[in-house]
Amino acid sequence: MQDGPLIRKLEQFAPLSPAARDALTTLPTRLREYVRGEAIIDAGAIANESAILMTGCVLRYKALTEGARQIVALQVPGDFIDLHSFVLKPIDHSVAAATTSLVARVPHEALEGILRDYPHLTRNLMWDMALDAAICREWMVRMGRHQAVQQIAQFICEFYLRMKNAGLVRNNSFEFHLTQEDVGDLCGLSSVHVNRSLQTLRKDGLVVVDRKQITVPDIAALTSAAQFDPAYLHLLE
Amino acid sequence: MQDGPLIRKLEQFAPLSPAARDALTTLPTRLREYVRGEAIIDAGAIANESAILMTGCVLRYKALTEGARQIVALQVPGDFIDLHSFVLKPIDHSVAAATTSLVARVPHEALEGILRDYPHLTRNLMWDMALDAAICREWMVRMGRHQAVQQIAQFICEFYLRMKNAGLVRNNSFEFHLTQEDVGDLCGLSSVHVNRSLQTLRKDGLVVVDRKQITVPDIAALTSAAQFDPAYLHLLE
DNA sequence: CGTCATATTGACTTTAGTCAATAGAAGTGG
DNA sequence: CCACTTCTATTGACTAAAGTCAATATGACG
Repeated sequence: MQDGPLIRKLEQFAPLSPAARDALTTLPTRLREYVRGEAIIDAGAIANESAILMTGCVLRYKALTEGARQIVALQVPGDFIDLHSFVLKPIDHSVAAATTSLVARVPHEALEGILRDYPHLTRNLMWDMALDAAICREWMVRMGRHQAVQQIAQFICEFYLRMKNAGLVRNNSFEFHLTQEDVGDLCGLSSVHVNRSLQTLRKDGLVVVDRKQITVPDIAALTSAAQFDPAYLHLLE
Repeated sequence: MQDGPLIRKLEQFAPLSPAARDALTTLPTRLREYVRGEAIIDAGAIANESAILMTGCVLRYKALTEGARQIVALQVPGDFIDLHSFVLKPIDHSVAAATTSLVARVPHEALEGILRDYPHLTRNLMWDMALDAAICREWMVRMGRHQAVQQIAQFICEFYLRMKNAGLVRNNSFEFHLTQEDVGDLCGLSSVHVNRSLQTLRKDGLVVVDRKQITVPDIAALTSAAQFDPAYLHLLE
């Protein structure tokens, strides 16, 4: 597999031995591309492979009966999308592409092999799971204890840093294909309120939105306005 | 270690081999008791052991600068409190006792030994981490897309089932040492609003609160009123 | 009995949601 | 390239949910 992004991400926890790196590179994978809105994983399914996002952006969400939904995670290239589906069956949420996305799938048997042969690499995988959970916890704080403007500012800070970490920020700008409805489902807000809160951030010059592109002219200023602390992302430097 | 509750919990994923069970039973542990309010783990610490809750109830939370806090998890006996601290350093949240609690600590070196010698037991541990994350995701849905009364009803359903699973429900009743302030920090609500929402549930006869005890006369009725689906808890039967 | 924490209540404010209309953009087929 | 459809963004007017503040009650406990 051409899994550069994954290896790079896992090495944020600890460097991989050449053997472990080789094991990852030679993992059997199945590649597939999805367009915006396409379902990648359906809640309730019993997976026998786990997916890694190579390019694009995907949303993990839970749909409610009344048509509402709550987005519970967002992945950028290099992220495992559902490493947890290795042990959690059936899977508790759905996954859909937020934009054209390339997904690589690894059979669970191959992961079992890693557990057996590379205990140290196992720790890297556990770290990926733990990081996913840490982000989830931070989202809970964001939704439970922050108001709309600050919440959205924090989300943009997080996305900015994660995209930057994935090498996808140029001139303080990154691609942003989420609708205001999506952002609402992500923050537990209505799209109308997202619209008004975003206007506040734009008026203050903290965020510039143009087409499917967000520019953060001064990330330090946005971080400060959002009272955002990126420690939970466990990024290097 | 007297780790009956942990073994029972891990076997909800898959039965353990006698050898694996033995490995767990002979894990070196350090036992300690905490009283309500006492700090068990401080955010930012670099742990070299992970804690298991033997008896009692503990809260995991993130403190905000202005004195507010968001509870991000609650553990019942048999739960790992911070298995993720094995790989996530420093730890991103604090832990405190909600009531008198007995905690067993396992050195991370011992966990490394399990990874090396019992790949299958490793999967049980990953399952525990994945379940923790699944609960976290459901909490996000609860906080983001449900109103106060329903939110609190859902939380009580979850707590009821988890306590029951731990063998701590008798006559539809279980010990509940959280204050309304705690419940507010758990649901992203003010304590005043929790108070009023709880009154609604009591008025409807769905929940009876007496001293530090909650009784759910009809769990089916509460489940239905809360539109609660316990699938994410992955409980047996 | 007094103290402290917790629960409860009322009055009022703020934040966010809802509904419905309009405006803008993007995409499609001819 | 244009007409047309559709999705998304924006706005205004109004409603509802939840927060805040402050007072009072209740209960646990030394």
